[in-house]
Amino acid sequence: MAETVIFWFRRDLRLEDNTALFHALKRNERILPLFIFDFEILDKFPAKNDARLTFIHQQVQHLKKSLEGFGSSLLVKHGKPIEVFRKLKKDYNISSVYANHDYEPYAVARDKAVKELLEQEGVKFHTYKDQVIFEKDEILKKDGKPYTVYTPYSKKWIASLSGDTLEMREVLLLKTHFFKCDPFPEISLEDIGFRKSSLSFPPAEIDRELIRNYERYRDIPALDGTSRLGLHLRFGTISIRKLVRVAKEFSDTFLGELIWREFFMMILWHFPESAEHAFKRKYDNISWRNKEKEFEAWCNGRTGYPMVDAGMRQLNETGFMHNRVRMIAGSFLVKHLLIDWRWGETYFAEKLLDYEQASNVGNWQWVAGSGCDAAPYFRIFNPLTQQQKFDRDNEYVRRWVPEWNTEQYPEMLVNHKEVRERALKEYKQAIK
DNA sequence: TGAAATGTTGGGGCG
DNA sequence: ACGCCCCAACATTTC
Repeated sequence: MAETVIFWFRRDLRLEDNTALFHALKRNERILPLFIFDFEILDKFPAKNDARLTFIHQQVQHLKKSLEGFGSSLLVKHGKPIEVFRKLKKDYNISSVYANHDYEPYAVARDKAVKELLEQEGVKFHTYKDQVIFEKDEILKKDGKPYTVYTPYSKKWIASLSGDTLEMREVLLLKTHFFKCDPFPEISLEDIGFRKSSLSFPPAEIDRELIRNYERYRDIPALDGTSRLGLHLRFGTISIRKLVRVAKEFSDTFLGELIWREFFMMILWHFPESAEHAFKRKYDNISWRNKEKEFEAWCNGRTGYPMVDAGMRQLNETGFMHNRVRMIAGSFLVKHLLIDWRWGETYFAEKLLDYEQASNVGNWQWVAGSGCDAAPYFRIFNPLTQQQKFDRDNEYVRRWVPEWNTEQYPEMLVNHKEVRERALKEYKQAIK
């Protein structure tokens, strides 16, 4: 049986500028492309019509079609990765497996187990950096420790850029690169226990004009001046190198957002416990009120604060919330309602198409004041002032809360002045 | 990638 | 002309 090189797609659902694929192709052996719908990952999606599964499934189908254009196919499996590989070992004479690095705690454990299994059998598991420009241990302080403050991290990050860090990993794809086979059977969404979502997905296009105007328009939620590329960065349907090249040319502010992404990934790697606990531990002393009814009002966009409600309804209806509004809604949950940031983090994880654990945890801890380099706890957004500043004509609010200013619209759930003081008191008490 | 409280200044009304 | 008060506008400090 001829030797087979497997390329395992995970969060890199594209053929272009894909580092591990590039290295696999350079071997000049026929590659068998593989994708696994991982039981354990699927279990993290309780909603059976979760839009992210629809998206992944769509992209996998798309990759399969593209590969079939090369006289090959994409082997799509449903199972536990370790079991899938165990079985594949029997069906094919696998010489090596190629994949890109994946950094979340679950993925790290999964890859460790797969690597052990493969190497027991003499199969080499080659992995590469692909989804970031600099990974966890590439940007460190002089003493070799990780940064916990954003600004010096970002300076070092920018200073470390050189031509080849942003270079495309590009080769001309040929039929001879891929394992020749008839199309493999398709796995439908239903086969893996899901239904198609009706949500629509932003295009995987880098809009240079938008990035050029990013700083000017990003804070106006009615304008949609943000890129909406988070989903594509999450699943690798665009290349981070390509995006950083554009950001570098057109907008330092936008580039800064991409650096925050890597900053939080680096933080989650070095401090995985920060997904569960306050990064600054004394903030775990806060006595959260955690009132179920209030949480429900927040989730459903019925707090009586238009900016908060508009954001939550946008999230519920589209799987997206404008960045400025994420801060306002997040601050409201944590400070006004004194509800544990982890509740908010969990809700966003369920709803956001662009959900990324590192960014979600990092930004929730930022808004709660408990993170590394977080907003100081006494910085409490006034949702009405924020509305005046960033939605002066109430265009965004009216779009998502059409009954605003009518009798149907709920009364304000809490009194701003009162609960602001309550939050200050509780925080001060907790961290003293 | 705030907001509120407090302090300061200066103009205008008025006795 | 002067002191006094009010208050808006801006600056600083506090949370």
